[in-house]
Amino acid sequence: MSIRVRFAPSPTGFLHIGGARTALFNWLYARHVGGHLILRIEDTDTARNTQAAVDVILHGLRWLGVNWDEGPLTSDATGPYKGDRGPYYQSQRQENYRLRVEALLARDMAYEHEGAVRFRMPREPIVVPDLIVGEVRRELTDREARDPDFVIVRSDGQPVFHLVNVIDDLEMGITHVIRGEDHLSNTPKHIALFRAFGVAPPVYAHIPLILNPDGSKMSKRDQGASLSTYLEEGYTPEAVVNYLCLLGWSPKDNREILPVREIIDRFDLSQILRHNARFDMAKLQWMNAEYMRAMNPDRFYELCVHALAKAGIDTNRFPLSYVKAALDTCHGKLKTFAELGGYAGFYFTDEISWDTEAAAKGFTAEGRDRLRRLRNAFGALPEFTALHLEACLKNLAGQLGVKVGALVHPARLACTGKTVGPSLYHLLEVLGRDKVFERVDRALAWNG
RNA sequence: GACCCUAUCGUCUAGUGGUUAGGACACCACCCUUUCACGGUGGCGGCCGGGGUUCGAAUCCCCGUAGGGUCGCCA
Repeated sequence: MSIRVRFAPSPTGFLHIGGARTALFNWLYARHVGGHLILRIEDTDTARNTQAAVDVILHGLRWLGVNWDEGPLTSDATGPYKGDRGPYYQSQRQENYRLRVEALLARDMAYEHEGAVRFRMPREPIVVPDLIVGEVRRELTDREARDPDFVIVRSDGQPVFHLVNVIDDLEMGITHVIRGEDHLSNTPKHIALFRAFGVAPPVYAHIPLILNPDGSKMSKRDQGASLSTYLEEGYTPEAVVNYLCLLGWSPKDNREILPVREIIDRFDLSQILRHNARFDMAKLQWMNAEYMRAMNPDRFYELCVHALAKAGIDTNRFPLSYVKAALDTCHGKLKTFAELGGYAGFYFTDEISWDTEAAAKGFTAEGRDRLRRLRNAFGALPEFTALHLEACLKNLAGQLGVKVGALVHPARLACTGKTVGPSLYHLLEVLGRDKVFERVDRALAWNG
């Protein structure tokens, strides 16, 4: 029988990074075993469900490359879907739930109480066999010992999570439930429900959670908790996927950068660690830089243009060859695309401005004297190319008996307004003689 | 409060009775270098505590402690 796993998010308006990893692990497992990934939207809480909230999920998963074999194609609950076990929105499956509850009621496995329907929970402890955690025997808590039964249909007629989750898993033929460990304590309820419906429960695999850097629970408002953060701040999906995979799973061969194809080959549920992991933004950034560096120039260029547009810089105002040459000097220098605007913005502006403090430091009388000499030397150059510019600058430094840095720093500041940036010689060549001289002249005329 | 899970450098991890406890990120120093990065070399830094079992425990058991989760007419 084919393995069927599912990701069943509730549309809350954002996709938690932990949820993204759960989706990813489900996907990895499905692809590893050649099974199916089902996407099901748990939109039973009608109050906070909107199409926009579903779009956040669909968009996030697609960005990561987590594709599903069955599930909705759009954020419209009544819209098209693929798969023969639909609909895949719980709001469209109410009749199934009603029928199932009636069956439980008829067999006295559930009963009405104050308008709600309660399930008769077995009084004996239930053992949860878990692929990751092992066998978990859960005793009743003191509160449950007083009243083990639980509500499966609210008095307003709405079925609750435990019920619909189980019914859908059952009817969709889910064989493996891979979900966050926060569900582990609730699993006995689900197992009892499966048994009440006369079927064997699926195989469970509860994956550990992602915590904040300080070890506290990562909730909505915490820094980096939302997948959209990475999407918006210029991370590449490959890096995010790679990083997420290394939280709770390891290739065990000391490698960090692994193409997803290889992760699929080597991934298995039984090797997932049992303890929670803390989110380390610094490592993600490092990994993202690795992916950016290794990226082919065309894709780098494309993502750069997108990032610049988001930063309010319209590259269409400039010749294509100029934009490409400019961005080429940035390749391999950035950790995220979000840094690009600040790093390369000087290429795409007519008027650069200097920070007063930086200018006061760089454009001293001595600095300006050197800049003037550099301008003259550059002016005599037959070709305004990186090669010539470098030779020229170094030659002048030799004549003046100063370190090359003494010329490089004021020149960089004059032409870019920054103290850090791409290779000076290359950026000068890209900027071109006219712009360089114009900016140097303005710098020479600078007075606090 | 009860129940469940977990515990190796600051962080992510390798390790399944005998290792100088390995790697990566971060951090520090030096080298390279036009800045910043990259790269290179080196360094700092860990088995939560206490009892067992064993010739021998990071590894197995128990007890603490700490962190996380759950106990809803939320999902």
